[in-house]
Amino acid sequence: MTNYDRTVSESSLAEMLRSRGLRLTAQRQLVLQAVLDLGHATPEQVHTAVREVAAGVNITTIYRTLELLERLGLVTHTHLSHGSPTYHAAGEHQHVHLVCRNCGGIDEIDPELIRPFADQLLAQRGFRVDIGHVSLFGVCGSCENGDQE
Amino acid sequence: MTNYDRTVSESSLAEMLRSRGLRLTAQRQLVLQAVLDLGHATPEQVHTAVREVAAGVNITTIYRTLELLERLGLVTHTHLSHGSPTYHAAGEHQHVHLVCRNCGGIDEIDPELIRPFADQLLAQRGFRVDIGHVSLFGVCGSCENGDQE
DNA sequence: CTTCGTGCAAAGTGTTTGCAAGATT
DNA sequence: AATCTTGCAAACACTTTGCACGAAG
Repeated sequence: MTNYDRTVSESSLAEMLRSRGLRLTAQRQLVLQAVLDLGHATPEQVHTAVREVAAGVNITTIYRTLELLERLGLVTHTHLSHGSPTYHAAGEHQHVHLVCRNCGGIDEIDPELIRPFADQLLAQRGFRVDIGHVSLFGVCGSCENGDQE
Repeated sequence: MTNYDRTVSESSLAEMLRSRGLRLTAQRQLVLQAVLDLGHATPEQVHTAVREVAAGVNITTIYRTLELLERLGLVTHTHLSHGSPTYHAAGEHQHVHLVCRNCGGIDEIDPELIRPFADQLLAQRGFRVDIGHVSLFGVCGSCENGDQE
């Protein structure tokens, strides 16, 4: 999320691609950077962001690249409410998403908060929760107090 | 989930429709019953189930009816992984979904298990989790132990 | 008989695929 | 030069909309 992280991920990209005989292209760098910059973004939002820098990039490339970046372990996606999935940088800063059904806002919380519950699930049901993929729906604080937008 | 519940919901349907000047139709009864029977189902699965009884029902009607039943508070939907949402009966037996990323299986747990965590979120972040809408992704017990399918 | 609901067809989203032209190594 | 990537267009899957006919109250 900081410049430092971005540099780390950008260089990982070059290495990960090379080590698999894949190629480093401007599009791939731009898509990764867009995901890092946006924090949470749908393929379409990534597309828009990338286009601001390189107008000709096709949405197809966005989809293919997001899929690739996910295989490389650089990004992950979650399914927030309806419609398109949203992508975000993977690894370091895992987080649980809090999605407000009213205003559509997305908040994040430290995954450690859900750890006790996750551990309980593992112990009781043998189910290992993927904490980086959790999205909880509900109503955020602002909307809860008549700040209805 | 039992016959008793079904009866309750079926009669609720008639009342809720009447009280709003809407009409009770065979399609609406069939869709509701399918959701109750199936437990978790995508619009397409509901369609298939309904067709077994009434062949001519159109998928459009399934969509419209599911939306209606949701407005009436009789069913809810969740977004499990990618693709179509899945619907299930609302109210009484709320539950949290455990979705296995490996085998695709859906398990349910008592929402009380997540209550402490939900309460914590409300206290700390003012976010009120909609427990009936929670889906957690991960790996289920069977898949966790080499029962890889 | 009035108003609501359904089926059908068509239009909309969002996503994937096939293929030739273009870029990277 | 070899092969991976991209853009484009078309195909897809899922969902929504418009409208006339049919059904419920």
